Amino acid sequence: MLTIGTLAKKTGTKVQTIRYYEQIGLMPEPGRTGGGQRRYGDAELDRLSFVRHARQLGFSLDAIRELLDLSDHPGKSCAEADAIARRQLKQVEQRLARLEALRTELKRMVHECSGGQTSDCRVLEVLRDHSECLTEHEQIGA
Amino acid sequence: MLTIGTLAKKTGTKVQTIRYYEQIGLMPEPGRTGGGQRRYGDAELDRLSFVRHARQLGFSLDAIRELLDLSDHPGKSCAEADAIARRQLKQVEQRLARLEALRTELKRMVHECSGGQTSDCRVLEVLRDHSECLTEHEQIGA
DNA sequence: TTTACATCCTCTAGCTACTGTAGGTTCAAG
DNA sequence: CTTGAACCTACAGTAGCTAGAGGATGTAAA
Repeated sequence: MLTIGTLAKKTGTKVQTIRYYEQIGLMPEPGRTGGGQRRYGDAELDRLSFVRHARQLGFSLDAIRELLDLSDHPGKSCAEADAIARRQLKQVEQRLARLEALRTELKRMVHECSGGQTSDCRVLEVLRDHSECLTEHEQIGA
Repeated sequence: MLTIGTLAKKTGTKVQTIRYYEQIGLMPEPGRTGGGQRRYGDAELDRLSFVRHARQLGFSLDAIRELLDLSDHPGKSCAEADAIARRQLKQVEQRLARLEALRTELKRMVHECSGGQTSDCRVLEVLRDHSECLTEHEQIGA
């Protein structure tokens, strides 16, 4: 039986985050000691590991909820899980494209800074000037 | 003189976002009509364009605040603006590296899915198995 | 057994950067 | 003068946590 702190360490999660996952129903309510402290078993460790791994891969908590649901029902079609992963891949690729464009522009800004006064600073100038923008009025995808 | 709606359109910003920027002190309080509606001039248009452009480049509002401050004081050294841009570039490059690793793993997941039942779904399996993880317990950088 | 102290508990608020809604007012065109 | 789009304030909500207050519990050493 693991305390919440041990579970946190084993999965690289903060204690508060585990309680938060419980609160939003992503983790089940665990058993408690007489004094009311949470105690976890291997099933919870596995589930939390799954969640954290998926988070590292950029899946949203909603997507993870779907994936956990699929994984809880082994008879269901694999196609759904595949679709979720594909959606995720697509998003990742879109972000990559954006970030690459940003890198190019930032590099240009940095390399053209000559180190004088801000009045002739290229960094500020570039930000003031929209004409070389990637795409006008595009949303930032963080 | 521009209404807030016109300013919004010209800069690709939502009206509420402009009011929000005013609230947090990123945009100045503009003049008002007798009836209390905001009216903007070219200075505000420039400032908001600057802010939006910087946001598109991934600068945080705090970083933008610093940049605006530098740009308001043309005597200051350009080095600070350059440092902010360099910090930003570094972050972008870190995110790129992470996302590329994610793309690799997601591609592997997706391509190995054979379309059977979830019980032998590679997507779920990969998420269950941490052994091939990029780096253990790494934070996700959104 | 007592005491120390790390860890646990709940609850609430805060973070970033917005976005949306409700309920009401103002402005410009026809 | 009327219509209706656009404006106003104020507040709540989003994701995904994170931090803090103030107090209870668990464990190990003295």
